[in-house]
Amino acid sequence: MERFVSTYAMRLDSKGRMSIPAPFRALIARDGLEHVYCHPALDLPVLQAGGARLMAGIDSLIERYPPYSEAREELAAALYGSIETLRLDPEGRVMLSEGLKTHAQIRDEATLVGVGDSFRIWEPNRFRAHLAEARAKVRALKQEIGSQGATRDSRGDGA
Amino acid sequence: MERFVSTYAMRLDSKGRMSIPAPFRALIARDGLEHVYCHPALDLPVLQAGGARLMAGIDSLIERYPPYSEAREELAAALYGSIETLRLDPEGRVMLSEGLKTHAQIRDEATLVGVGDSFRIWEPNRFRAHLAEARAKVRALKQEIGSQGATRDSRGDGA
DNA sequence: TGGGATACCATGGGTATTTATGGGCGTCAA
DNA sequence: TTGACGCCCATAAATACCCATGGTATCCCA
Repeated sequence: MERFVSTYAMRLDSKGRMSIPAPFRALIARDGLEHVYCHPALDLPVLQAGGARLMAGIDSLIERYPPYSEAREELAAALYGSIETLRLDPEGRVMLSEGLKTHAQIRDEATLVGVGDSFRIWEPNRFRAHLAEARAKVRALKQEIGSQGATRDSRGDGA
Repeated sequence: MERFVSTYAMRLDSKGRMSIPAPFRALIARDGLEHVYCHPALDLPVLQAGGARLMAGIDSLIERYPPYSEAREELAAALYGSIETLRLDPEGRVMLSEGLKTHAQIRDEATLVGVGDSFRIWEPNRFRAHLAEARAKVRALKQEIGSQGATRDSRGDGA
């Protein structure tokens, strides 16, 4: 396995701890990390988390802007500044800070969604709503793609 | 063999395990995988499963959009998020999650249908219905084609 | 060409391990 | 001292692995 995929429903216990699903942990461990990077998404009430690839992605995002440019400085502050390193306990759990929980409106349940290089942490109800929306868009996209070429790839992906 | 072809009737045992037909397993193994990727189809009560090619198809769909674009993020969540990696046990079986079984309405029997780069997992009755429908469409299409031009291949393949 | 032996496969079930989760206790810092 | 945090242990459920079985197709050799 090499990417974060699938969706998991997790609980936060009375101490605020949340298990990271074993398959996700395996990817983190592959990076040689004992912690998970986590930051609030810029535009949605959701957290983004992951390992080395998440960090690399953030680096490359910032590097799109010229050094010392205002945009770059702001982006760097917004992204690097908001990243927290959540240490994994011996059982593979992390603690979400109050700030992170507030941003995502998470109380005692969370939905973790693999998105390739990282995973997202949602409040379950908000995730459901968001997913319905996203699925509608995928459906539209599929139709669009399907109508483009006549015979090619009739398999589609059936997504 | 390099494509998923043919149709197999499989049973789920009391533990929910289902054998992947040996020819399908051979293709998965050729990818160096010890698991099968599986996700619910977007618009039909059927699962889509496969190996590296299935995953590559999904990747390419996502890569049509610029990194960090909203469309891409949503697509990634909807597609990667719905994928499950089903580990193959030493006997070549997988376990379908409750979510997958629910989507395809599968209880203790399933029909696996090769479709080239991947295979589909149906509840047997639904597959029969779907197949009948598909055949009708093919017949209609043939007739259409046949009436257009010459007489070639009116015999068809009897499918 | 027939018939037995053989290999492969789908299936079944027992058992060991992993996982998610819960709680207790020590430690360090404010 | 009090609270936050890290470690340890406990446990039930889910999972993975091991071995067993019966059926079928294949192969081999007489």
